[in-house]
Amino acid sequence: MSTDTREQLLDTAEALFAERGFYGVSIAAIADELGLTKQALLHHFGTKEKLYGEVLKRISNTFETAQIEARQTGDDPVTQLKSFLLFQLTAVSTDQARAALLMRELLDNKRRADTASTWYLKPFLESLVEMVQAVPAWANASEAAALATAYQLLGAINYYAVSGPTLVGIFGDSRVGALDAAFPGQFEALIDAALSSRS
Amino acid sequence: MSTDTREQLLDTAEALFAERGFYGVSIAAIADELGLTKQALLHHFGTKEKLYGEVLKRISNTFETAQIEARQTGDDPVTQLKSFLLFQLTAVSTDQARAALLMRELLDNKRRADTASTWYLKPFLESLVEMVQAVPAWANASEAAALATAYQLLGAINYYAVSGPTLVGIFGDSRVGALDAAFPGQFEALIDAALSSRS
DNA sequence: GTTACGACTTACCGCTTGGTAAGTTTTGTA
DNA sequence: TACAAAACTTACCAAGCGGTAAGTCGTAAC
Repeated sequence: MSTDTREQLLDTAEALFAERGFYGVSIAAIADELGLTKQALLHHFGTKEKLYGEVLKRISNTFETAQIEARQTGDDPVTQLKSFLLFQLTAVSTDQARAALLMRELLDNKRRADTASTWYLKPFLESLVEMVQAVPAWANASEAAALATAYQLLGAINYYAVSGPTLVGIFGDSRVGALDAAFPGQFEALIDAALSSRS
Repeated sequence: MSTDTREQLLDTAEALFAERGFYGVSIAAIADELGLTKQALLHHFGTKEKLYGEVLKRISNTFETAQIEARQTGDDPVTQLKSFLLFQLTAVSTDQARAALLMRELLDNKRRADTASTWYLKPFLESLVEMVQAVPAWANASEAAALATAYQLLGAINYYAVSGPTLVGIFGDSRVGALDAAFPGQFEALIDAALSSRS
């Protein structure tokens, strides 16, 4: 079926872009993975840039969906925010490739002309700020302060997700295993600490 | 002078690698920036990989130097750790290109064959763990727990440093200005909170 | 004053890249 | 069964890539 091939191409492209970056992957390599020629890929997406854009768009869609779901629970703001951040942690640990791809995009998008797909983070971040400000202790905090804290927590998650292989290289499998085990607990403590302490 | 050209090539390479990544920059582009041919560059460094390796080595050296200096102050462990992390924050904010390059290396090095230059972060991280464990409240914490927290704080810094241009695109200059102003204060609060709360 | 060496250039090579053009095969539809 | 559109392929291209080979040029040593 046609959409099947398209989706498969997007899957493959996402994985390879995450692993090697935009310039590190040729469209021929992506098509090859599915036993196709690069012209088959170009038939579906036109150019390499457009393919990349569609990969980003797809990610952005799943992002928004997940967040909308998270905010529909009736929990109190603190619980809601905590469970959302911890969900982000597991999501990002489960799909490290996706985290890597988004990190690469963060590094690259200042150069990319296509600004439309670039700000996939916008609704995500704005929603996150609202969630922080919904916490009673933060009710009258400035947007900047709330965003700073939210962003610090987000950074803790994403930097970690992206560092896996390097950390294994440095500390070895067993010590990283211990780190993986300790991380969520420490992160939860960090969230609590961050939410209760306003400077 | 000859070493001058070498150093200039390293400067240019560092800037371009940070901006576009290893595969996004050709050696011709680097040499061109100084009005040289790519063969002049190859004369000095042999291959593109070796040039990249020397860029990393140079960064790694300045890293170690800064850390050794930080630990030579006679301050108490908490102050020492706090001032070191805050120094990292300003360093990384000042030289965002360097932060970007290191983030790229974090993403790419699992693929790179040359393992020698790969673990430039090792002494840095090990020293950081020692600094955490020197804090009285953390004296008998596991290495994993100390590393997790240290790494979370490091992530908060680096993710932020790398997000600058994207955040401006999302929120605009003025709101990012407010964020920049709020960030260090919030980060200091986060350090305090993290150090005082062990899970 | 020749020799030697470092710093560079011009010329070239084989290979890969993203993309175009022009076909062929498959598939769904009337 | 005819036909159009979608899903591909083969053939090709100009440009760019990292790297080699073979020199030129200026300068410092003896």
